[in-house]
Amino acid sequence: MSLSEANQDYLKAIYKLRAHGTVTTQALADRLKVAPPSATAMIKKLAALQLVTHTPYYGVQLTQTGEKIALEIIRHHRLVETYLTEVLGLGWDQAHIEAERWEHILSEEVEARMDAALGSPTRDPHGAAIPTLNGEIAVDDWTRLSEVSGGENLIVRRVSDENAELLGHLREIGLVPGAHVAVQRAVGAEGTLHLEIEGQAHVFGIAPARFVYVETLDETL
Amino acid sequence: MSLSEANQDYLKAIYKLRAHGTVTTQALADRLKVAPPSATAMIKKLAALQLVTHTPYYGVQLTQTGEKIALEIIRHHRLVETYLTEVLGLGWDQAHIEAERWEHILSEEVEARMDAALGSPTRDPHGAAIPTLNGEIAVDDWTRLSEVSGGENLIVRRVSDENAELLGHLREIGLVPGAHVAVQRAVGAEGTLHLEIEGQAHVFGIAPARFVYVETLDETL
DNA sequence: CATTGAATTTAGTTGCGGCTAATTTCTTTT
DNA sequence: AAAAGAAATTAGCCGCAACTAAATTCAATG
Repeated sequence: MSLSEANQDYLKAIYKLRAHGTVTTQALADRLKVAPPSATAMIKKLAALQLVTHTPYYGVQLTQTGEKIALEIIRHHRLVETYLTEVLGLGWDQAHIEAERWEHILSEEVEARMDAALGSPTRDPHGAAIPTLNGEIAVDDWTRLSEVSGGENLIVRRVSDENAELLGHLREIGLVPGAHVAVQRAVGAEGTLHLEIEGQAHVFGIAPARFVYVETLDETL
Repeated sequence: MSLSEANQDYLKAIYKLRAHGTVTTQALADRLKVAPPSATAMIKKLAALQLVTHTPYYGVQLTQTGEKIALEIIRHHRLVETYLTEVLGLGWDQAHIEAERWEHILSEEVEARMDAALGSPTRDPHGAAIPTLNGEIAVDDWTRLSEVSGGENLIVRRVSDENAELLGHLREIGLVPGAHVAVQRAVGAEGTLHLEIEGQAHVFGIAPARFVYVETLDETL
């Protein structure tokens, strides 16, 4: 029994939205750019397959099986993304778009070959953890750049890959995993962040800063 | 306007069946393993898109546009097949199965990267010509091994890749592009072919021999 | 506590690409 | 030339995954 692409997309979306346990129909519909009734219908199908539990008018939650499948898809996505950038030299944003399609058709065999060719990477190019074959995934406790109150010693650890356009911009200004950042002036009334990226001064919107995760070395000292 | 996978599959099938100009509904249905009415319905859609011309109760034929698209898909298929075997080390049969899925989702960008990584190959691992970006394809005038009346100096040029199981077997016994073959005794009553592959004697069924193309060096002398 | 409003679900439709059963058309045979 | 048989098409249906419009349910507010 194999799942349709739509099924897989929903599971992945639920996984990514599961921050506080339960995912609303609306959030799901928004993320997948479908109308709410479409999400309701799919939720019922996934519930029938025991991949999610659904409490009507409340929300949906992945079962163990559902989460495992979601992690498989995310593993595919991130491995492909890594492969496309590292081996075929695609840009970040391009790689993300491609991976959205590839993740559904990747066989175990090719997955294994790509994994081997890359030396079993644990992070994709944006710094996101790649789940293992067994469905384990590293938990990061990094801070969103938008929530840093100020500090000199930050290292970019991850840039969320949901938005291709944003992704391209971030790469351009050097906001990539490993980059050193210092916040000079925190969020002001205008919603801007004054920061220094590898020595270069930048003014940065608060919105995109929500998708950049940093490790705050100050605190760990 | 982009074509669905089903559309693409039909165009490819029509291209491969177009040997004598026109393709019957039945042949198409058989090849795609669908019922004849399904083929009829799709033919109508493709005709409406001006990708084929349809003469009811007679057959279907690709238009120039249709053929060009078919060749694009075949290019994708053969490039991917080559990439999977040469770069990722997959077996022939496995690569073919994968390529059936990949051909539909390959972007121009990745196509170009794979092509470059392989040095713009003109043949896939089975010896089939890879169409160019412009939709040109080499025409081969090789002979089917099943139609060779006898001869000492044959070189395998191509092994048709339609059947994964057969493909695996052919590779095992060394019947691969470049192999030297000599036919010792042509098709007998039992429908067998006695031949020598790189010095090794083999008895070979007539059926699989239809999918092996050889260059007859005897004649060219 | 009743009402309002937003989120969710139900009801009913659509397009796609399959299917079976029935009909039509062409070809071949008598 | 008529009849039989095979191939193709039409008619009508199904599952999937989307949609809009209408109902329902929950929560929040007066």
